[in-house]
Amino acid sequence: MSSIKKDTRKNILTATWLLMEQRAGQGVSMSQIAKAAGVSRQALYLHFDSRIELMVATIRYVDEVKELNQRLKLFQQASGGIELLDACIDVWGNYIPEIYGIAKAMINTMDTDEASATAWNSCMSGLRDMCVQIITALQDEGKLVDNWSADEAVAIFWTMISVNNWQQLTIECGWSNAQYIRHMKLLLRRTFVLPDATA
Amino acid sequence: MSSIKKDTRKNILTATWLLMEQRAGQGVSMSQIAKAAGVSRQALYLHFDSRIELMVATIRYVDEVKELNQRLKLFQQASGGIELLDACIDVWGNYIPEIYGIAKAMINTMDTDEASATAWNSCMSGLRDMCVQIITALQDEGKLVDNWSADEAVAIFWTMISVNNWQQLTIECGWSNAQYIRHMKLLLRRTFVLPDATA
DNA sequence: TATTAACTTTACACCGTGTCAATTGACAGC
DNA sequence: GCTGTCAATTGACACGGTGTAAAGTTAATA
Repeated sequence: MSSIKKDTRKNILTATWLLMEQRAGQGVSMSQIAKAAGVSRQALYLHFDSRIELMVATIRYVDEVKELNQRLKLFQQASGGIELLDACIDVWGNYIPEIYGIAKAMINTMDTDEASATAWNSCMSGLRDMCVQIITALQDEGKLVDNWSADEAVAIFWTMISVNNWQQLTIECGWSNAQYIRHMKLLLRRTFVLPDATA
Repeated sequence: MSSIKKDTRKNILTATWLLMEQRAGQGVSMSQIAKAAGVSRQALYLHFDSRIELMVATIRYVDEVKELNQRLKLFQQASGGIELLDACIDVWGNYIPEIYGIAKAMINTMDTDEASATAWNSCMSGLRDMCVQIITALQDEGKLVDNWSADEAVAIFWTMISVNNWQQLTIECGWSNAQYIRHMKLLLRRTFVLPDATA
């Protein structure tokens, strides 16, 4: 049975995830993860080459468990650009709080580590596709404002819904998550949808 | 003469600043700063209690040299809310590239260190005041959209012009700084100014 | 019974922060 | 000239984190 091996690996990943969420991705050492997972510190290195690789594996694991892309795909059949936009923010806005700790940890290491950056970006590729889809849908419907090119609009959209912005509005400004979702929908509509093009 | 002492302190601060800009605030150790400043590592601890205190002092020093608040005050006499908004983004958008490294370093340590957070916030207080001023000016002129309360509008404004968003749009999306300033002005106008209230 | 694989224990190397003590060198006032 | 003082240097050390290496344990497998 390799179920023992798989169990240990899973235990480590869930322990990492749990600690990251508890500590908001800050100051989580390998020793603490090992302790939380009920294994020795060295066991971590049997399963993962480095701390960064463990984090990359964790974000992938979370992605697999939480199935962001699946959730997004449910709404990709939505009729219009505005409906797509609302659906996207509903899904993403409810997703962020569940992955905030590990996401924050990833974002922090992205600056120094290339592997982290690509791993995080690959996990977020579905969301990014969604942004493109929304902008092109609005464009096709003639509802997209003409202030920016489609590429620029995607960049702005992508930036606005970043985890950092969620953190700033909720954790630092004290918004509730419902408030965040409501206001973000409005904000994106005001930004990208022509005034006379009501839903 | 205490000019020797002051010189050393200044050397350390400028060396820290320089290194932070060169390395975008990543992986700058006390040894490297000491080397760059032409002093021993221990000399740093004669002038600053800790690494964090050095960084706080550096951001204050940069603030003093660059005089963001002075630059902002020049425009606080601007007539209307829209003019204020444009002036604010001009000043801030040209300021960010000059302080990006140290700002990034500060933001990274803010998550763990309370002193960093308050120091950074105090340096940014002038900018924050500017946000409040712009929103209230728009409100007084009857040009503010009614989607949000004034407080919420300030939070959104503040979030949109964050250093993280600047980084994402310029460094990650490849925008030029001129592009950033132009688009950010437009974005904020679309977000907060009533459609019929043209400048 | 012997082997293999997962895991543990212990030890160590390396680096970064922060502390401490002894020392050098220059500049002050008497 | 002597002495005190202050900035700075040198060298050592504690501590904690990451990562490596080697020897030992345990349990399932062949």
